[in-house]
Amino acid sequence: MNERQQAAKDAINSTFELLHHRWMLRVLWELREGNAFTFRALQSACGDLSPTVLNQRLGELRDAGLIVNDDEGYRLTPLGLELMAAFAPLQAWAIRWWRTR
Amino acid sequence: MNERQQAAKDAINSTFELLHHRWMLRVLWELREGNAFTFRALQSACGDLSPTVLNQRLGELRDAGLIVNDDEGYRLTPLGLELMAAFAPLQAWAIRWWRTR
DNA sequence: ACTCAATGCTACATTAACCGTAGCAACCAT
DNA sequence: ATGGTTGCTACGGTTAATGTAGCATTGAGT
Repeated sequence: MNERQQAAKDAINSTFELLHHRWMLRVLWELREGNAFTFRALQSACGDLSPTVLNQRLGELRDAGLIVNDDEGYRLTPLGLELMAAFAPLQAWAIRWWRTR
Repeated sequence: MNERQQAAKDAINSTFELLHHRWMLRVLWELREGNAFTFRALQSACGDLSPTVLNQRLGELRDAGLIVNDDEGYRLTPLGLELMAAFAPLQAWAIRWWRTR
C-alpha cells in the first residue's frame, strides 16, 4: 500500500471513529439544513436524548470543526454541511431498506 | 408532518440505529467491494476487533439483510452493496476533512 | 488414523460508554 | 424579585465493548 492509499484509509477510519458514537449521526441529521438549534431544541429534535451525551457529542463535533455555537445556537460549519451533503444519498437507501423489512 | 414524511423519518432513524454501533461502519466499509471475507480475515481487516463484537455486528447485518454467509465467507447482499454505493461520497469528504486537522 | 492448521465462534472478567433524573448558575423579561 | 429559558454538570445505575483464552469442527497432508 502506498502513502496516498494509507492516508485515505486513515481518513475514513478517523471519520468512522468520529461518527460511530451514539446519536452522532442523528444530531448531524437534525442540523443538516443549516439552521441553528438551541441545546434544548436539538435535544428535543433528537427525541430527548440525555443532556450528558448531547453535550459530549457537541464537544466532539466542535473539536472536529463540524459545528459552531454562535448567538443563535448550534449550527453546521461549511465543512459540516459538506458532510451532510455526502450523506444525502443515504435517505433514499433508508426508505428502500425500510420497505423490505 | 404527513405520513410520507414520518415514514422517511422512521427509515432514517432506523438506519442510524443500525449503523451507530461501534465497528459497524468499518465492517461494511471493508466489505464494500463485494468480496467475501472469512470471519478471521474480516477481523484482521478491521484492525483485530474482538470476535465478540464482530459476531454481534455480523448478526445485526444478517438480520438487516445486508450480508450473507455463503461457503466463501461473509459478503454484502445487493442491498448492502447499494448502501455502500450511497456511502461513496463519504471518502472524498473524509480525505478533505483529514487535511484540515 | 494422526497431526496440524484454519475455521467460526463462545466464555469470562474488566473497562468504557451511555443512560435518566435532578438541579445549578447565568441570563432576560415582566 | 419572580418566573421562564438558557447551557450544562453531578450522580448513580445499566448497557455495550474489550481483550484473552480456548472450544468444537473441518479439511489437508502424511
